[in-house]
Amino acid sequence: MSRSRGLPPLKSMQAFRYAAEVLSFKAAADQLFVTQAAVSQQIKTLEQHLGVALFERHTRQVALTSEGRYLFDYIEKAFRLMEEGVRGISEDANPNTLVISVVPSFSSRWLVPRLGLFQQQAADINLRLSPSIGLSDFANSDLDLCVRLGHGQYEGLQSELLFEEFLIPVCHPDLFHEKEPIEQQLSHIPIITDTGPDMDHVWPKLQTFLKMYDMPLKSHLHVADSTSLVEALLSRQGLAMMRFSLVYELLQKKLLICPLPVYMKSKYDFYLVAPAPHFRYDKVQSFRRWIKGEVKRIDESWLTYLEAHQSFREIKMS
Amino acid sequence: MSRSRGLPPLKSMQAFRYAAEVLSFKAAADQLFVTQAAVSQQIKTLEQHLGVALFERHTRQVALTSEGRYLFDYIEKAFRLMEEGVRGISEDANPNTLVISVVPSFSSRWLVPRLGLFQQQAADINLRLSPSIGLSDFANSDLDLCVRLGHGQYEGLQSELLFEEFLIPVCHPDLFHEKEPIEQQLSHIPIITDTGPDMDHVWPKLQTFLKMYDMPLKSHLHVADSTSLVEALLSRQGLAMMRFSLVYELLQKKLLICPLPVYMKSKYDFYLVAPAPHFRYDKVQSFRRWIKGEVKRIDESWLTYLEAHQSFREIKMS
DNA sequence: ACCATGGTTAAGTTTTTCTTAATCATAGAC
DNA sequence: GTCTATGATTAAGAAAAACTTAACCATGGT
Repeated sequence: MSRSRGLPPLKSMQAFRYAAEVLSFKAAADQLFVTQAAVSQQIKTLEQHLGVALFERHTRQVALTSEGRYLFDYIEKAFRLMEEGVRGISEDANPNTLVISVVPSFSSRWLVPRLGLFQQQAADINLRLSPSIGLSDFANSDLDLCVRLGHGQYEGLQSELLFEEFLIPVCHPDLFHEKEPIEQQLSHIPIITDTGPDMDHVWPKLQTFLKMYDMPLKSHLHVADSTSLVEALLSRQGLAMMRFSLVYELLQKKLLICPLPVYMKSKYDFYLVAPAPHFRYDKVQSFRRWIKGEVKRIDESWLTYLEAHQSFREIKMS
Repeated sequence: MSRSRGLPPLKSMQAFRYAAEVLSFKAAADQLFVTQAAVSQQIKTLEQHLGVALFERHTRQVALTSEGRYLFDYIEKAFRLMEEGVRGISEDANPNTLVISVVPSFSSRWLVPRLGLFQQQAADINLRLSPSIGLSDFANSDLDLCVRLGHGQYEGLQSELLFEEFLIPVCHPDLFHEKEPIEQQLSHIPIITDTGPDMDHVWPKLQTFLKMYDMPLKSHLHVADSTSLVEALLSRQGLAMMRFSLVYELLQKKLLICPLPVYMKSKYDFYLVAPAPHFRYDKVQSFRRWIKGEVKRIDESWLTYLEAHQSFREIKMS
């Protein structure tokens, strides 16, 4: 009747974790800031506790046995979990540096231009924009907060809606002549797309819709990212489906127009995302307060826009 | 620039794990076989390392702070992983006791009757049949091996196909008179079902098939498990879709017949399942060798059966 | 043939962790 | 309201675990 909770010495498992990772006791010892002898002993202890050899000792190098490989899977995951949990919760080591990761398009076209305002009201905070990490891993970096486009569900993380995103077709005002009917002009205007996350779903929907009105859309231009897309739009390259948040100011200034009476709800919205405890950091709180205030203007602008274009129809995604 | 791999003392996290689980330093201390003072000190150490309070100290009891709750999620999972890994790999503590968990129907109707044979050829092994656990958790029990009906994919476990399972309609020979056409007799015979894992998919398929031949199936009898189902069949209660493995001997002895010229591949097959290292235990090896030999006869019997009924058609599940 | 490298082992030292014992605070019994 | 029993805290010293040092072994590469 073996005790269900009798783990080997934890330190021996830690030594194992490092040693198995680099397949060298010496290298592991260096990482742990101890001598090889210490690692050697810990591994031995662990093997004795388990009654199983974890490493094959060859001369001047070690290899994992199949049992070792099996165990490593678990131990490695376990330590990663601990690291993640600890990092999430630890006292803010740099209370004056706020590291945020922001999806690039939103960052350059919306956030950066406004950042001056934030710096003014929080002069003591040193802001660092981290390039958007694939899986925003809070575990292995100093990252404090993410602005992400998504559904707001992130495993182990807390998230808060920033604003709902809408998509509208926009182009340069010169591309359309008010006198002629839209249908005829459309076929002359290239579509511009980028590799955004929900663009795949959007264009088919829009095209189906336009077909109902017998509006053809033909030629195509594809650019790398939303930032280039905006540039392309401003230089009269064609028509694109854009996030409202990225173009609402350009619409206000009449630098762009919306030639088609339609809009869509984006499949994804913008969220603030971080491990729950990060939301308690002063620096995060003050950023959150600031950006929520700024972002409110996007919502307001959207309502104004809808009111001004009451005939516009929503194309449902579902 | 915080080091990415600077965990707090591991023992302090272990103490936290126990303390957070029972919300009492004293109870945690008892489980860890140390004094309260030790736990108190460890928790304090951890909190100092993190710079964050993990417990709210009330008089005579403690509660987790929100940070504590957050951390506990991770720490708890991490320790469970370690336990699972360690248990999977540990030297076999009871090399003479083989604990296997078997799906009940297969156990009582197939395995148990044959177990005598295994005991003979492995007299030193003390066999224990464990009632089929929901999630066959090797982490928290002495379980050595599972016989499971499934797809053969189990997270973190190794599995080996025992045999492919087929489903055939069977009933007592008395229920059908050879002279009359089957179609007419069918409507008088109750269908018997149990709550097996793929029965839901099976009957609709079969009924669709039978409709093509204009064979109606009407009345219904539902029993708790496959064992009762076999009893019901033998006592002429009706017709059922059965796993071939459970009835092939009864077919051979003409105690049951297959009145309809159809069969289906089961959605699930039988697998041996265990953490990879368990397959190296002598006792497991010898059981595996034995059952593979026994099971071969099911496969052979199936081939014989197919040959003897070449007109039978397979109903595809896809 | 011979370093240099990386792993092992034993002995002794350092560090961590635990116990003991005294102290505190208060919920619950009376 | 007082008393007591419970559970948490703290300091000091004891016990246990972990580490270092140093001598030793095996062998791949020069």
